[in-house]
Amino acid sequence: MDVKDEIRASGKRMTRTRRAVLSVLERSQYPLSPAELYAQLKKHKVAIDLVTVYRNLVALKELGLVTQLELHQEGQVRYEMREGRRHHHHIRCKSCGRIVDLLLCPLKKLTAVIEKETRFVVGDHSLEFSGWCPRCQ
Amino acid sequence: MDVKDEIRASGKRMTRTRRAVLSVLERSQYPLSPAELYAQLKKHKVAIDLVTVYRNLVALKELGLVTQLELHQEGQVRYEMREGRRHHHHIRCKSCGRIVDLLLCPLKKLTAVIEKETRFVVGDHSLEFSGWCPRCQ
DNA sequence: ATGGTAAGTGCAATCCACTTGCAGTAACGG
DNA sequence: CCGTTACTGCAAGTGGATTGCACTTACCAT
Repeated sequence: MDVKDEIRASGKRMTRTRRAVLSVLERSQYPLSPAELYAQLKKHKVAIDLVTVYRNLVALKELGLVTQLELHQEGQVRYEMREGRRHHHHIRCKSCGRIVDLLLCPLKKLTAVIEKETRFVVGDHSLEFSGWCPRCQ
Repeated sequence: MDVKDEIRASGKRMTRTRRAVLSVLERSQYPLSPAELYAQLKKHKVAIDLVTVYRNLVALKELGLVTQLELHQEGQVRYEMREGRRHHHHIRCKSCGRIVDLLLCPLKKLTAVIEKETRFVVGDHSLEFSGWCPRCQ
């Protein structure tokens, strides 16, 4: 089942703008904010409204095709394709803003400890590092 | 050196409103958003403007007396007293919004691994869990 | 192939957390 | 008690994100 079928299966439609949004996200090496995505689309001469970018991102998130992240001190949200990639976290440079994937997640075991300690049922977690990238050190 | 001296030492002043803000933060069992803090102050009949709450929080953060946190999906910032408390993280209930401290931080060791993997110099990290609290399960 | 219907779109307006400008107030060292 | 300057309140402004609404378009049933 490809992306189009997946979208269709949920009652949503594969439109010109949705295709464009997906295409930019697929090409990006790092998670994009709605504004950055919008800028990319402009650059590729795609006629689209910023509101439509927002609404498509919400729809794709609902479908589970993209993941939303909120990095600290950014005051904006970012999205990346989910697409078979495994669960991961990010590190962000405090100087240039560069965002890099971390491939590890050490928190599986910790969840059990936390559930015992707090009596919460743990759903999600978010983990994020910040620091200085090689170029900015 | 008490709080007042600490404030004074940095060239700042201990004002009526600042005292009130500190007092509410000290009494709170969980980190407060500016709006919540403002509401508490109103309840205690403290005449203060929301802008002044914001500005005091910034000042207290600069002084290192309070810590700012951004929990996910909240769209607002929270503050808690720093006051000798050791580094910790939080878990938030997806249903009622309750926020509880986690006393552990498993990330000391991980930092070295990440620095090696990414060549970043790691500064801060943020870790947050969400789930369902005992009452909401 | 085509027409109906409901999802999607663009534009304008709005929301909401937070910030800034500015004139007046008050903390506090001298 | 005075002068400096941090602080405050009020109003207005920012910026990211959302909403209302009329128009458009994808796509399935016929």
